[in-house]
Amino acid sequence: MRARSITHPPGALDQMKADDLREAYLAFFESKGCVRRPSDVLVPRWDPSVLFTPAGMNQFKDHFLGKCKLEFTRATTCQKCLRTGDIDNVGRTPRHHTFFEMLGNFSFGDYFKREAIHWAWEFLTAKNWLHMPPEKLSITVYQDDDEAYRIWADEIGVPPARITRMGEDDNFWPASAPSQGPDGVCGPCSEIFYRMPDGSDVEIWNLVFTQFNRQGPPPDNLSPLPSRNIDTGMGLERTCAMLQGVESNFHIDILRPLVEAVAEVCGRRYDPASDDGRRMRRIADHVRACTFAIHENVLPGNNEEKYVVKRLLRRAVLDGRQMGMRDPFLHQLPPVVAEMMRRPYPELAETTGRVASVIQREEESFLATIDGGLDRIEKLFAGIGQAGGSQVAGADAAELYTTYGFPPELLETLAAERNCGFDWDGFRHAMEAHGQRSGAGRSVEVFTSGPLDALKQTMHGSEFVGYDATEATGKIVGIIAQDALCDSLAEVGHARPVTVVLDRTPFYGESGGQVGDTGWLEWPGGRFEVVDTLREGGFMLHIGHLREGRLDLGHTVTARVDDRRRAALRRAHSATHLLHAALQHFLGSHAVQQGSKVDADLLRFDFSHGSSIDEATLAAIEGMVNDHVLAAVPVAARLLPLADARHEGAMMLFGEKYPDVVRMVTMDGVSRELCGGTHVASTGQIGLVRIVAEESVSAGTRRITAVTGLRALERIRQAEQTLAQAAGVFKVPVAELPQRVAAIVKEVKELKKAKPAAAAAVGPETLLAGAVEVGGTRIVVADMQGGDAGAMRQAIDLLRRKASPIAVLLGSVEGDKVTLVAGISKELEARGLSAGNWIRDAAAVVGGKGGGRPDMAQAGGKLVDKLPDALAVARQAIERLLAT
RNA sequence: GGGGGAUUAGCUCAAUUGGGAGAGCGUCUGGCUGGCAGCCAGAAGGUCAGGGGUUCGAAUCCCCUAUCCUCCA
Repeated sequence: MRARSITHPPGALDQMKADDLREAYLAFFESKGCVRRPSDVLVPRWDPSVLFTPAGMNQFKDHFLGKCKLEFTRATTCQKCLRTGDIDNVGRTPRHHTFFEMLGNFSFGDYFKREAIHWAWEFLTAKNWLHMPPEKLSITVYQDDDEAYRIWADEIGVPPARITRMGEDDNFWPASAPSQGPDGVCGPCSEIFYRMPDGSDVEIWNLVFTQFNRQGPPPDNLSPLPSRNIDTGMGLERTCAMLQGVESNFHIDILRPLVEAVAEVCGRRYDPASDDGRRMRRIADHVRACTFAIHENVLPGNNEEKYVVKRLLRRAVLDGRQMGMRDPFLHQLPPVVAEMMRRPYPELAETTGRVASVIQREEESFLATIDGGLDRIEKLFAGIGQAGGSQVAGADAAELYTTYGFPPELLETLAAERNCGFDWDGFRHAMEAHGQRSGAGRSVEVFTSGPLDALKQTMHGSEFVGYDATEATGKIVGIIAQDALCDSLAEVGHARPVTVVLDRTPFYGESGGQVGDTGWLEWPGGRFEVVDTLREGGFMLHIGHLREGRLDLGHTVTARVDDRRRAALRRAHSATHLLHAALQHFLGSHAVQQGSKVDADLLRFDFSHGSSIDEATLAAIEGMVNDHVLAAVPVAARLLPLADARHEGAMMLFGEKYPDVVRMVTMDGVSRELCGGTHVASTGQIGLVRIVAEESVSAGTRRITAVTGLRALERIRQAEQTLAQAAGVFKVPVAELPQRVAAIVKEVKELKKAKPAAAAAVGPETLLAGAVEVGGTRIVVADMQGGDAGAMRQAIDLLRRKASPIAVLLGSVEGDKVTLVAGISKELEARGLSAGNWIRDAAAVVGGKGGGRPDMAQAGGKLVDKLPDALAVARQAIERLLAT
């Protein structure tokens, strides 16, 4: 392809737009033979080592490690990236972002240091390209990298004064790798700096030369790699800032309008130097990051990337609040982001409505959290005032934050309004302790390696032939036992499962939510039971146990999938597509898939939706799915280019990175989805689809569980059997069961209510009649003969109202226990008498304990026979007390 | 994955050291009233999330489960 250089009229260099720079970079490296690849997704779900794509090289990890067969050896990309490491600096400094774009060129064992350096220089300085003045550029190289130094000094002609040798902490990748590790591929790097008008030098491009394999601690731990790589990264925003002659990345053509838009929705002017200016830049950055992340279906939540989105959103809302915003405002901004990023990412505009509503929901929820915390805060300030303090304790702030999500910045502001300080040191200290308690996060390897790596170098993957067949012959190309490749396996009855890899197989490896197949591998004289099938890098891994004979590499086997189970999986998977379509129809287009599990005649489907689904709608959804089953719609799958599938309106999941050729599963007039799974030939084969549960799985996401085919039948049989059993117990026909149960519940309730009134054999009047009087105070001590503690309390209340001053102590035997309740009227309480003390003496007699409030106390004991003695003791005690 | 917290009347939430389950709003009834949350009196409404334990006694203390909130990774 011929290079298309971007030409500029003299003096117009500072007019270069971000879109132009992106295009110029990619075009330039295409002219050097690099293959232009699209940006990887922002959330690489295939890569467990990162939450977000942190750099351009991320999508090429396997290429760098030689872990895959290469289709090209030179590439160039503009990669959207997200990092949160420097989140606190965003907005404060001119160059920090969470979301940013990285321009990169890459070599996998192809060109190396000389080309990388020459081309970087050419792109930066050539008249047809960026045309930067060479005297404004300076260079750093790794201290021991004489090769790079010579290329810069001798071949490019950079004056030695502007080439600096730096240590391994600055100019090595990974930083400080030679001395600190980790082991593995690494190499020196060389950075290019641009001299700003204020005299500072800003790094714009980092060239990484991976040329070593590190093994163990120094010295002599770096051995040359047979295949050396180039990985370079040039920050789009900062380079733009240089070219456009603006002092901050936030003032380039694709960011400044966004910052201005933030100012507008906040109803104020953007003043770059002010505190609010800093806040506006931070809001712009965070909303840009979140728009991209939510576009890829990452909803704000409580773990992993979801949590990052939530935190970014809340920080932005908080900034707005501190500028006086009391209502949601952030949700107005995604359309502006989409407009700014329209050229490289046109798809963003398709989801701004959904993105905006997700953001608005989170804004509302956060504002509610703040409101909920405010009265708690008032208590906190009241406490501080009482203690005569003038500072919010860090521990209190941390508790408020970690437990109720109340942001410390806001607390600080509120404190200041009361002329109160805020102990940031104490807060940080408490947060550190919280982090400790939460347990340090386990570290994940940047590059995972395994026994499959050797296989990956020789072939692309297993050929999957299981769409049409459940039986096929295949050659054994890998046997993995105890995490190691071996040539054969002879032990029958081994405990730990082993893995067999075939060159072609009908076994479906778990992916796209569909669980793996089970079945048998068979050959003359032997067989291997497959209990699960997994998928890794295009290979189907048959996991299981050798049951007979021996396994040998290179031998041919017959692979037979358990086809009853597979049929059940097909039913569940096709039903999932029908369900997805019905959800979209009844709930709206926002109800998109968030996750899915397809098991034998069982499916679990998670999708975005804000509220629970009422029974009628759920019934309608179930009805529509079954209508489509009864219509026996043919199900067809075919491979086609991604662009064609998009054109034909296939349902695509945003944030999935699809290969160039995709498989589209079509149910005529009903559903069109990109899917690698196995399906029935006609929806009629699904049988019954029955929704069995609808629940929340996290905020904004609902889960529907359904059964299909035979399992649906089984479930109905069981439900009917259970009903029949219950009907049998109540001796009524099934149809009359609800009325019968309701009647019985009502009866039980009435019986319970009626009981206490009848239980007390001795009424209040009788008790009062038996009272004795000492010094003007009536004393009632009696056996209530039935009646629980509640009844006795009521009796005491009544007597106190009727005949105070009075002291009452009642006892009663309930089963094998004695219950005592004592109460005295206010006058006696004022004289210093205590019902609690009184009852304790009596309780001791029946072998129990008790206590309570001064005017009312309760006790119990186990010596049923001693109740009369206890009452006697109580009578003596109160008479003595009243006599004094 | 881990830490902290919550779950009480239809709704929003109280309940001092373990010792009578409450308020406001809503509902119903009666009365008063020319209004935007009208006023007065009265009533109904509770498996204190569920299960187990400690205790004479648990909404309250301990353990388990479920759901939600929140922070950390």
